Amino acid sequence: MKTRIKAFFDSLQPLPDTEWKAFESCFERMTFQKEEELLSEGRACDFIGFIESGVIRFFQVKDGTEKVTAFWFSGDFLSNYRSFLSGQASDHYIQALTDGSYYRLKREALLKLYDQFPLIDRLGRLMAERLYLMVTNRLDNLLSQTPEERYMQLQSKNSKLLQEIPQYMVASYLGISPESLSRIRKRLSTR
Amino acid sequence: MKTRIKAFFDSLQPLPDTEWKAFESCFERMTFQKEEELLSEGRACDFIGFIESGVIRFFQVKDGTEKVTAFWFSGDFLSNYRSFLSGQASDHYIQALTDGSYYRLKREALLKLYDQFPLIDRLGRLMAERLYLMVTNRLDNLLSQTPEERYMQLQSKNSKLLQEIPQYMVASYLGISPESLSRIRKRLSTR
DNA sequence: GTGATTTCTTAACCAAAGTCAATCACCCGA
DNA sequence: TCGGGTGATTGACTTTGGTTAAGAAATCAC
Repeated sequence: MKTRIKAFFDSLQPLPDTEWKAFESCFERMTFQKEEELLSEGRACDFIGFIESGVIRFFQVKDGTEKVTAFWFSGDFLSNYRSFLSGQASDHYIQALTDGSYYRLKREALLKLYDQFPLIDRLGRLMAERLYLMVTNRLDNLLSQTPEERYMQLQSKNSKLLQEIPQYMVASYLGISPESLSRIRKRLSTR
Repeated sequence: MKTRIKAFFDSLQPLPDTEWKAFESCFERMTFQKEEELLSEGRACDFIGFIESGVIRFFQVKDGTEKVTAFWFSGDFLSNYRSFLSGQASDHYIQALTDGSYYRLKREALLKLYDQFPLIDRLGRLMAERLYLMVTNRLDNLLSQTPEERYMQLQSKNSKLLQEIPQYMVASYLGISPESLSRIRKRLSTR
C-alpha cells in the first residue's frame, strides 16, 4: 500500500509485522472517474478510505443547493465517518472532482480486525481521536472567523485547494455565496 | 460511582468486573463552586470528567468577548478533549455556573488503563467515536441553520438550558449578539 | 474556430445581524 | 426601602452577506 498511507498509520501507532500484514491485506485499491459518486445521500457509509490520487468533495444538498463540507486530496482520509460509525444513512454525497484512486477498507473487515488485534483496536482509537481533532479545528474555524478571514487562511494554508477547485465550490465551503466570495477577493486585491 | 455515568460507559462497552473495578477506582469525586474555573486558558487539560450535579460552561475569550462553545449538565462529559488529546494549551476556559460536583479521571491514569486493559482501550475508542459524533452534530447544526432556527431548535430540544442560563450566554452559544437574540425572541413571540 | 455552456464578476437592492446608546426591569444588599 | 448593578429590551444606524439579474470571461464540445 502507498507509503503515504502507511506513514499516516505509523504516525498513530506503528504495527508489528503480523498486525500490519493483516491490516494491509484488508484494503482494496479502487479507482474512480470524474463526477463519479462514491457515496450517495441516503445510504450508510460502509467504508473508510485513503486517497492515492485525485480530488474529492464531500457535500450535502440543502434546499436545492449544494453545501460543501470538505475537499479531500491525495493522502487524505475518505469517508462519511459519522455515517460509518452510527450506521445511519448519509446526509452527504461523496463525489469525485477528478479521476483518481483510493484504498478502501470495509466496515465489516475493520470491525473484525478490531476484535482480532488489540493493537488495531488501539489504532482505531487513535484514528477516531485524530479525526476528532480535525473536526474540532474546523468547528473552531467556523465559529471564530469571518468569511474573509477564512478565505485568507485558505490562501495561506491551502492554496493548492484554491487552484484546483471552482470558486463557487470554495464559496460553498466557506459558507457564503459565490457573489460574496467574488466581493471578498476584490476587496483583498485592492488592498 | 453515579449510576448515570456507569450507564454511559455501559452503553459504549460493558466491562467485566475486573476491568470495571480498575476503571472506576481511578475516578475521583471533585466538587466545585459557582464561578470556579475548572480549567484556565493556556493550560493543557489533563483530565476528563462526568458531571454529577451542577451546570458548567465551556467558553473562550476572543477579542475581549466571551464566546460560549458549550453548556454541560448533570451526566455530561466534561473536558477540553481537544487539549486532552493533543496535549496543547487550552484555548478555552471551563467554568462553573453553579455549585456542583463531578467525577474526574486524570489523563495519566487513563493512559495506564489503556495499556493495561485492551477492553478499556476499546472503551476509549468508542468514547472518542461518540464524541466525534457529538461534535459533527454541532458542526452540521451551525453550518446548515440560521440563528433563528438554532434558537427554535434549542427551545424544542433543550428548553432546560434556556431556563437555567442567562440570555446573553445563550446568545453567545448561538453565535449572535444579545440584542439579536432579543429581537429573534420578539419576532417569534408575535407570530 | 465557433457556438454553447459554465463560471466569474459586477451592480442594485434587501434582509439579517452588529454596534452604540438609552432605557427598562429586576434583584439584592446595605 | 433605596440605590446600584446586572441583564434584557428597544431604537437608530452601519455593515455584511444574500438575492436577482445582467454581462464578461473562460472552458468545452463539435
